Amino acid sequence: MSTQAEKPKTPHPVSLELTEVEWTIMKVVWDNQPCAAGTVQDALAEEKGWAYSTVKTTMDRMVQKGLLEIKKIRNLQLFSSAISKSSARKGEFQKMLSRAFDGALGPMMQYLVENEKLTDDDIKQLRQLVGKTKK
Amino acid sequence: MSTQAEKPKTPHPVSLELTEVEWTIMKVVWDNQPCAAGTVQDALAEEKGWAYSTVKTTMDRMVQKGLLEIKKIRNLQLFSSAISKSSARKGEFQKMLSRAFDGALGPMMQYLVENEKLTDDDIKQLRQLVGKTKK
DNA sequence: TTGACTAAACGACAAATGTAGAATATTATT
DNA sequence: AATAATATTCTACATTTGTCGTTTAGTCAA
Repeated sequence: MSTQAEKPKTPHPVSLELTEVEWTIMKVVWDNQPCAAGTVQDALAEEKGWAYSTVKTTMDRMVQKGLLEIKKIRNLQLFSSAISKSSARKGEFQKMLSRAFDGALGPMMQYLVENEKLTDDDIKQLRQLVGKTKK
Repeated sequence: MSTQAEKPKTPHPVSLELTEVEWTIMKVVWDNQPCAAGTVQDALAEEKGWAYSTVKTTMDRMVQKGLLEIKKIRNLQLFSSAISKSSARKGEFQKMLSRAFDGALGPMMQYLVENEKLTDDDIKQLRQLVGKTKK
């Protein structure tokens, strides 16, 4: 076989799921990639105060899972995301939808309008998105 | 101190979170409460094939967490939900919102309209929901 | 009263998650 | 070359989650 990079442990990620910590780190990576683990730690220092090893361990695990990729430059590991923000969002959204609304958008929207206090602006925006501009 | 029922381990559940299995069980309970563990197991037999002890252990843990309540009748434990479906939904929705959209509804709706294939019916319904707010 | 059944109570266990300390290896600096 | 700074690797550990098997204790019908 030819030279081959390590294959992700997850062959076909049916539906992308990130854990809480993974989300936190992923966001920083999306905004700074390619970046080193230390950079991520620094970026989260204030908000989380995690030890370097905490961040690094988690990021290493994320590489295993195929969520991040590493490009090594000399001694430095530069991490980049291996999944797009929108696919991560899709996974999170779908999980919520299937758990709480049996996968049905209808009830979800119903809930949204009735229970999430939408500001007038939200409503306006929604109307617009949905083409309620129907003059 | 006086006779006191066991207090939930979670004093003030900031934001309700159910695990995957808990959601599965919770749904059955909402539809059949008050009900026995065996009833829940039966209801999920086909779909999940879980052992009685699996269901029971999980339900016991849910009682600990304050998600379920037990009323005992002779030898029987009848379980009921201690949280409403809508608060559970809220928790799930909020978790998704904060993780994937930094808690902002706007981007979420944007995503919804752009990336979740809404059927014409969905759109129509959304319009209606959003339209009937205002005169 | 004695089984045959149910249900409840316990204890277990592997995998995943959240966190981090310590030991090493690299690189950059006096 | 000897140090100080950094990164990387390794190991560890408490919790939570997902799953059960076993043991014990009530219940009921023969």
